[in-house]
Amino acid sequence: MSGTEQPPRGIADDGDAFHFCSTCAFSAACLESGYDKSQLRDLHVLVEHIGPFHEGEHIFREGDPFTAIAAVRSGTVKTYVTDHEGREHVQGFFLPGEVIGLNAISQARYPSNAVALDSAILCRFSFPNIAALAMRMPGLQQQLFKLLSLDIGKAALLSGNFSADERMAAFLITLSRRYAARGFSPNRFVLTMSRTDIANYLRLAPETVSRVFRRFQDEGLIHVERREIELTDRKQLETLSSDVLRTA
Amino acid sequence: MSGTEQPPRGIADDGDAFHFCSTCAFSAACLESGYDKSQLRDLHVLVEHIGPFHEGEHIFREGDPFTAIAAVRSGTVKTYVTDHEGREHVQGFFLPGEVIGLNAISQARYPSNAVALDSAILCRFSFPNIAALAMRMPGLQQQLFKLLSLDIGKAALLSGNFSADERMAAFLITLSRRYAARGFSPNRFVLTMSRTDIANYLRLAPETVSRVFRRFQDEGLIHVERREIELTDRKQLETLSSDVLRTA
DNA sequence: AGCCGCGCTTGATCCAAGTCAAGGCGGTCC
DNA sequence: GGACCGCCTTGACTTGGATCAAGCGCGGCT
Repeated sequence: MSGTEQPPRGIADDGDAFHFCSTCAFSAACLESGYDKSQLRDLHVLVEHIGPFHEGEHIFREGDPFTAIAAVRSGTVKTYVTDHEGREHVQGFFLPGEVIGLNAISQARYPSNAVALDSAILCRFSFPNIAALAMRMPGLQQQLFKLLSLDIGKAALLSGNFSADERMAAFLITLSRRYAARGFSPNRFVLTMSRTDIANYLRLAPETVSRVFRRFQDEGLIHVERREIELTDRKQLETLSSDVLRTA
Repeated sequence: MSGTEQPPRGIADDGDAFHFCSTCAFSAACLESGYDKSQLRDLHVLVEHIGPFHEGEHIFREGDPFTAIAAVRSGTVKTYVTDHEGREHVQGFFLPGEVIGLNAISQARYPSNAVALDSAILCRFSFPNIAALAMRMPGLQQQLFKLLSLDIGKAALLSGNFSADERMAAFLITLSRRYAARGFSPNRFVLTMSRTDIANYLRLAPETVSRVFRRFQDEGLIHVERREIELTDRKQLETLSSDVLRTA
């Protein structure tokens, strides 16, 4: 990770790795596996808190050698690639609790860039170490398989043949669910990404994003003001997105 | 898997699981891990050859409980979902050596349908068993992580914002590379799927697929006749697809 | 052989979303 | 405070690909 400009912070400032890492996707898996003192010591070596990265700062870049996956602890991270005409293709937005870098395993290099959209703190897990640990903790291995499998499904979502309205509704509903899962309000939240980012994620022009927002608002589905959004007709949005989200 | 109408065949008709399973993606991983007699016995329990499925026959259906992943041994498998307007969304085509079912792990159900496009034989791996075995064979665990990670990348490919030409070129080039990797001719092969399947995979109308084929042929990039295709200007196709395939 | 039917091709028209162009609205920095 | 700058919105026009509508041709079946 090229984020090494920022010295790691907060490591071992607490006796319990799980306590100060409550947002990490692995905590539950480790806990339910049952762990002994020696395993706990492994986790201290394993987990490194990095950041804060501030807006626009990169966590890793395309082509960097893959060493670690990372769970977002706070803030938002965007992953993207740029094609040789300079068009940016946004691959995903990652909220607290979500894990980046899983698609780097197969090539041992990060296939995309990861950048902070706001002030972001992450938990970094050395992949060789966590894989080794998974050899001894079935629950952790299972959790890793699940996370990887989940990402396959996520990527498949937006590859379907859907209209701008369907994709936008699906985008809002998944954001809502993901915030809700972390204890935030499902119906009022802040869009931490620009319209252009949303457009590049949904394969739309920024103008189209703007127009869909406006139409959704005129139809009473949402209320947007700058980057604050409220979902005012969740049912309708769910309906619109049902084909896109079939699985979720 | 609902393919249990077909009795498993070919199991244990040979003393060496790797020998009669040479197309399976796991053989190499197992071999390089080094294995002893007891592990070999596990593999006999683990691997089940199923099929042949004939054209149109389903290997599993959406919602079936997830029990196993499967490597295609011969033939072609298509995975797809159907939305509530009856539109079919093709998620992927799987050639010999490729593994289906990986996206089912996270929900413990298959999220899509898998159907044979021609006569197909598969190797079925009980997932609980192979995961358990992976706990003892680091190379196998690594191979599973790689396969999963690879699929994340694959799914991301076609989710980008690309033209019909770019997507078609990318489709042909990846098919070519995958056949080449299995020792088949990279420049002449048979499209085992219908134009409609290709269209549903590339998010195009069947008419558009037909027209792009024609234009590519007129421009000397390919020669198509029914389902036989020859890539006559690989360089040009590679160029067209370079943005789509950036990673591969 | 001759008929049928499906998958494919081809042409004509349409439309959703993209592109181009012109402001507006904050926020920031002098 | 005012001018600049980036992000967003809005409107007018264009376009790539979808849709609609015939035909075509091979393969299977009687």
